[in-house]
Amino acid sequence: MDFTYINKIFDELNFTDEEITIVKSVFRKVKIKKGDILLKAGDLVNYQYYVVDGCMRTFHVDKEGKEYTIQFGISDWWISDYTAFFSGGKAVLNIEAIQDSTLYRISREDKEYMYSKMPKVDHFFRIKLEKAFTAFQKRILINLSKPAKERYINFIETYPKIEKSIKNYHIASYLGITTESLSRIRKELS
Amino acid sequence: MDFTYINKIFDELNFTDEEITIVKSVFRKVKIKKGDILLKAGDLVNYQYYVVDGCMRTFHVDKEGKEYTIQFGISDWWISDYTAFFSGGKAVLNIEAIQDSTLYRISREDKEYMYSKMPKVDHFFRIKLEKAFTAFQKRILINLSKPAKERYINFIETYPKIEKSIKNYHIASYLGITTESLSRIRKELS
DNA sequence: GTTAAATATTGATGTATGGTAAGAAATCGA
DNA sequence: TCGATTTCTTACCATACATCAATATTTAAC
Repeated sequence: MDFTYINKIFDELNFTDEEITIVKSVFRKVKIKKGDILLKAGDLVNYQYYVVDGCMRTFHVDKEGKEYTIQFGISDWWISDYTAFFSGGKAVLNIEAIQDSTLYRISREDKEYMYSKMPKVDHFFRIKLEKAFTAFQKRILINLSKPAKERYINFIETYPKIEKSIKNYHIASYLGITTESLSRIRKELS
Repeated sequence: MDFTYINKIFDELNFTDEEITIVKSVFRKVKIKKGDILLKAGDLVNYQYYVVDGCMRTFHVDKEGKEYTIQFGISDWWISDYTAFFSGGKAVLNIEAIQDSTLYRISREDKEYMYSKMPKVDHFFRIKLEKAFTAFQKRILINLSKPAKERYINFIETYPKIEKSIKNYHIASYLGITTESLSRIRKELS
């Protein structure tokens, strides 16, 4: 079995042989096909997922059936319904594969176990969270302050890799506009 | 000097006497008057602040001079320009006191020192970040999915304490609408 | 390659919220 | 307490984006 991904997940951490054994034991490979659902709203959320390759999408569906994309996940990103994963509650979000994808999952219990055995893992995830928090703050600010056209330009500049592999209506639902409005913006820009 | 605040800041952590000495040495009290600026965009951000009492506001000012409120900070909240504080870069945000306030500040260097000496502090701030991350995600979702009236209702339900001590135009700038629009919404609701 | 399905575009019209300007109400300072 | 300043409200019109409906284009299935 291939464990080279461990180095990629925890890139800058130096584990002892004993620690490597622990880390290997808690991750499990998950393969998922394009269009398949990894997590449904209402499910208990017991796992966090590391994306090796492919592309995932986290989204909310409101009462009228409209979708709002919270996050895309490509290679080297982590995905989950974090609100539910952190608290042990039920998912409000859905996660689907928008490309065939390979993930590694870890359970909340195993993550707690890693924290208790290896303080450096606490440190590692704290820094990951600082970056994720920063990214969310930037998104809140741009959503408050910029019109849709600028948000779209910012999106394709910030996520050039993602932009190529996803549908326009997914980008629209990330930006908070309709697919028709996005189409008009794209026309203006071309 | 009064160090009871230490227990409040790190409520569930049990420090040894030696650790308490370290913690006490890295925090410094800051008093600030209503209307005063704690941090200006462009400044280097060397501190993170714990609010003991009063009310602070973190906001961005765009090129046209319009303000966008990212966060309010009342008793027991932490505030800073985190993007800059985490990375060591310059502030994009401003922080002002909207009430006379008492804060305790800690520098990035001292925080790193605490992390290196006490893994439980890493653990503590990781959990704080998980909660802050979750709150931001909820805000992104409501900003994408709900009209201004519902965002306002959600705000006053979520932050009843804050709502009483701040101006309507600050709430408007947090919701991403004009003070005139907020006024119309308030009229509808009354 | 041809057809069906999915996705993207376009046009006409509606709605939420913005901008400007004026006035009313509340708060502050002497 | 009274005038000055700040904050809030109201009215009118403008704009960004939504909605609905139709059509065009791309992708997928056989």
